[in-house]
Amino acid sequence: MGAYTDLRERLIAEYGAMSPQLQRAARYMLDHPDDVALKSMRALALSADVPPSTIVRLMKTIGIDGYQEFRLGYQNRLRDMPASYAGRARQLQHRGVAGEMTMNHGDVVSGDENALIDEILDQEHGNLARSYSPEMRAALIAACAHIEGARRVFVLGRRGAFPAAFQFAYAYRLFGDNLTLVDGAAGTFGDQLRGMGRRDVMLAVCLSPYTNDTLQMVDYALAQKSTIINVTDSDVSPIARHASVNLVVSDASPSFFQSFTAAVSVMQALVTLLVARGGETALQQIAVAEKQLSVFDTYWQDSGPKRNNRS
Amino acid sequence: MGAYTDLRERLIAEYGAMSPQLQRAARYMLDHPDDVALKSMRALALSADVPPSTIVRLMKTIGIDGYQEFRLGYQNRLRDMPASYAGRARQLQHRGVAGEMTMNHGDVVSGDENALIDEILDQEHGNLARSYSPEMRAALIAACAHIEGARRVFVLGRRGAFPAAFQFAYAYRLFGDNLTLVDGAAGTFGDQLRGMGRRDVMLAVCLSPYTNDTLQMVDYALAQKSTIINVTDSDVSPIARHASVNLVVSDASPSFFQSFTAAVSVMQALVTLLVARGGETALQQIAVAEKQLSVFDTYWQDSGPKRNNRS
DNA sequence: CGATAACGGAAACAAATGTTTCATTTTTTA
DNA sequence: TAAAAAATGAAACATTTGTTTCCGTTATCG
Repeated sequence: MGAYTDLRERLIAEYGAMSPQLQRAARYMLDHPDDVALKSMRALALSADVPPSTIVRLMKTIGIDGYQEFRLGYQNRLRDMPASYAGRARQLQHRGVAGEMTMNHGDVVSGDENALIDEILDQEHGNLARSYSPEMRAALIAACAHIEGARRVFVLGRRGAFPAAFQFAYAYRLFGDNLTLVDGAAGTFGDQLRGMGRRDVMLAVCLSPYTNDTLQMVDYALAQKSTIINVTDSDVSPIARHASVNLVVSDASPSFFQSFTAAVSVMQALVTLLVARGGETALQQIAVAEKQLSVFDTYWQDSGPKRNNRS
Repeated sequence: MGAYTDLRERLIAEYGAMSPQLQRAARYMLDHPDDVALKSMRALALSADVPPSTIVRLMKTIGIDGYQEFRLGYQNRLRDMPASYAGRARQLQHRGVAGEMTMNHGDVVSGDENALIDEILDQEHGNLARSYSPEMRAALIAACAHIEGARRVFVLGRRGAFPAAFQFAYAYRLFGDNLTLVDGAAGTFGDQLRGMGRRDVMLAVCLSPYTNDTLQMVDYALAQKSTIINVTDSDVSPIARHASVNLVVSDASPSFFQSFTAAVSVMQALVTLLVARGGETALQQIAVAEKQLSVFDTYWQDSGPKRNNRS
């Protein structure tokens, strides 16, 4: 209930039976959904050239309790999260809370647990959506340009951020040979950063709480006049100040662990973009890498199903 | 004047010189631009956890006359360029392909690139949605039960799957001391698996293409009669055959790298569930871990901005 | 340390918003 | 045509909103 699509359909369904003034209001809303989401009711009435009371009456004729509820549906359309996902999640949630859901294998998912999973899923969708905003797209492209022009690329992520850094390093190495993953194995931080310079790029992943050693290493990179590309959770995170590009990802989560899902996704997207921009050359290099892996017998080969010689 | 980008940059520029509460407000606005556009000032203040007066003060420090003017800039941003929302994205996509979109900092996102990002985002949403199906929820609960009853937990993920495994290991260790991350550093696979037995659980992440060494290690665990929990991409993947629980995640992607986003998300969800089920005990152990980390001075502490004693 | 300036939050305030009421006009129907 | 019903807009209402004021608290410096 309250989903944008539903509200819109109600307006259309009732439209024929409406009085002229109601039609005028309804029509304006159908034609200017953004206005509904952003303006006040009175301002909307003014734009639609009807008195405020008409809008209240319109709400009643389509069976909505108040304008606030109506507007909420329109706002969700503009918001982070696709209303369709949110709406469905809520439904499930309530269904779950009421009783219990019995699942396939006899395992029972309690209402509480189901609600928690819904909330996780909800937040993850939001994290993704927020992390691919228009600003982020521009930033991603800018990041690509820097990486393409780099002599060496250093990737850095500590503690919880390590998976995102590793992810990028792993995929990047399939087509590029100028990457260093700064993991500091056996205390080799200094060694891994040695020789860093003006033409190098450091790609640092650092979400709150910010790890001190990441900050230190970024400072070092900065001192070497390297370019900093920063995956973080805010434009004003301590690390973001001096970066050339900030990739701001969202890490909301119902627990107190932050979620690195969006960070991982964005790192993957970065690789995908790099390959797409790299064109044929990148593809050939990947082919070489794959061939090499098959020489090492890295991956499992499906030998095909054994013939079914049934008795 | 009053353009979104300008407002945002003012917030960032002044951020360093702001008082703690102002920073909190500014940061929330930077991190949640949609809220600025859609909520009332008081509602925004509530979300940002500051009193309303702080927001007025923030307006003054960045040289804006009133909140209304400020919000208008944010609303305009939603008007002409909204939403990661699938339906809307398509429209933009086609508009984008036709010409080019100019973004904030002068970076230009080509139509092709924008379309590719849209596709990535689309697929990632789908990956998440599919990976939290009802069946998966039951499987997640079953996995929790096994892990809770385990003597030791071994986590395994090779190559691209390593981030997901590491992610789980990192978070789990904050409250559990019976986990081994099987990373085989310096060829120590055998050593890490030694002593595995009937009461142990192996949590293996293995998506196509399936790495042979993962399969081998799962075979070994199976021979030791350990319980297998398997994060994979299909109910009939080679590894799924003998597992007690299969967590089937979706890994669709527009490039030929598979996406590990959903796998990472599910691993995080698993931890969240374990903590939720663990109740007070788990929380206390996490508190201990946090205290220990602060002893090591692991995380950056906001020393607070220097007070503004400007001449 | 004490003095001083910056900070922060509660309360007060006027302006606006969403809603209701009511009298007037218009349309329908007998 | 007259009566009843529906539609309409102005005004009144309580609530919420943006903003200001005030005063206790906290940090900084001489």
